[in-house]
Amino acid sequence: MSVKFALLILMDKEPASGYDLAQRFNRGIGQFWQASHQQIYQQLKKMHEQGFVQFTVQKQQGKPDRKVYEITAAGEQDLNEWLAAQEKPPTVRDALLIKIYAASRGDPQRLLNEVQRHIQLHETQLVAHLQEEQQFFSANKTMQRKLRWPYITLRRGIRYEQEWIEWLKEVQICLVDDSLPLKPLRPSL
Amino acid sequence: MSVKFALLILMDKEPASGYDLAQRFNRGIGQFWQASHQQIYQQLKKMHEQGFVQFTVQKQQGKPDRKVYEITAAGEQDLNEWLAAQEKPPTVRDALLIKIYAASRGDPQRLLNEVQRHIQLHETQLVAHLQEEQQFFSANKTMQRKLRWPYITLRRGIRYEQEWIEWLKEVQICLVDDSLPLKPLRPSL
DNA sequence: ATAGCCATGTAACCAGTTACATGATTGA
DNA sequence: TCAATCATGTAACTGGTTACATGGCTAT
Repeated sequence: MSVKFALLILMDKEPASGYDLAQRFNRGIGQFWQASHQQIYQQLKKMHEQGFVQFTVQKQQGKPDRKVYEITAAGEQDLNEWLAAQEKPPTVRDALLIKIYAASRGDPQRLLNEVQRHIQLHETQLVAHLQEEQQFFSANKTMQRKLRWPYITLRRGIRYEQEWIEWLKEVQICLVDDSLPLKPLRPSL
Repeated sequence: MSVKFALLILMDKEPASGYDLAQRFNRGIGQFWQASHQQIYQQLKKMHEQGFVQFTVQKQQGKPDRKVYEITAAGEQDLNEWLAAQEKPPTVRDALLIKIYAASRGDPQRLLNEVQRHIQLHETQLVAHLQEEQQFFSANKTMQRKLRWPYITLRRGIRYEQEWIEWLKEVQICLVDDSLPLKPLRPSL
């Protein structure tokens, strides 16, 4: 559902083709919502049928034509309604957690490898986020207004990765030392 | 896909009816994978057709019959293969993040309300997790072996909620004070 | 009375994934 | 010559949600 509104937000900032929108999904919004180009084209088609977007065809030589989409008045209204609506926290679905939950079954060594692999994946992502963070600060000493909220959501991404790594390292330790005692995160009642 | 394996894990511990399994999904595994009773019944039916589970009917007076499912040898094998397979980190899809990303559009006050509502939701969840944590420690001073991994995954849930609250409070502050300067999470290169 | 628990399911729908398809240009 | 980028899409499938359906027992 939200792909629709993510697209409307992106093209509201600046009219764009499906291809452009797919690119922009990778940076910024891609951190907390991903969409394949197929899904984007499907969604754009649907929104066009429903009158939320319109497009103009730009001819190019040597390359396929671009359909440059922009939001319509109806689209704006729909977007504003969505922005005003309440959201429920997303449902988490994480297969690795199931495997760790059931760690007493199966081969601990294999799970350890998998956990270490995930630590690396999250560390790579963390580094990428931290590099992106620098770009928000590098240009000028004061951040531009319009970059403020994209940056704040990036901070969430950074913390998210850090928290994953911290916990996965704990899991790693527990897999190595089977009998290490754990203290409750909240020590007293 | 993983609902299937979550069900196999649960019934491997102890044979159970669809109803029981739906209950158990709420505690423990429900924290990182949820399934409605409808989905569970559908999945059980499918797995029975494919020979991964079998059931015996228990008649009850006054209540509908229970189908008590247990895992078959084929099911065990399938489960072991899945446990050995690699997983990719789950794709995050969070509509609230999109709204915060686009916070410069729309009404800041309304977004502030929504952010505060989410802080409360996460705080409620955090308290629930912390209460559950106590149950792991209350009974005996040393934790039982079989509860070790379920507890470790609970720790992840606790940290997850804490991290959310921390970040959402930052967002709250930024919504109130539009020009508060933010320091990078990684200060130096 | 009414709500909640016990216990089962089917049908329709929707969002998102995977596979398939085309075709020119540019750089290694 | 091979891979990558630009640029568009369709079709089939799958996992999960929502709506609908039944019906007795128990506690307030």
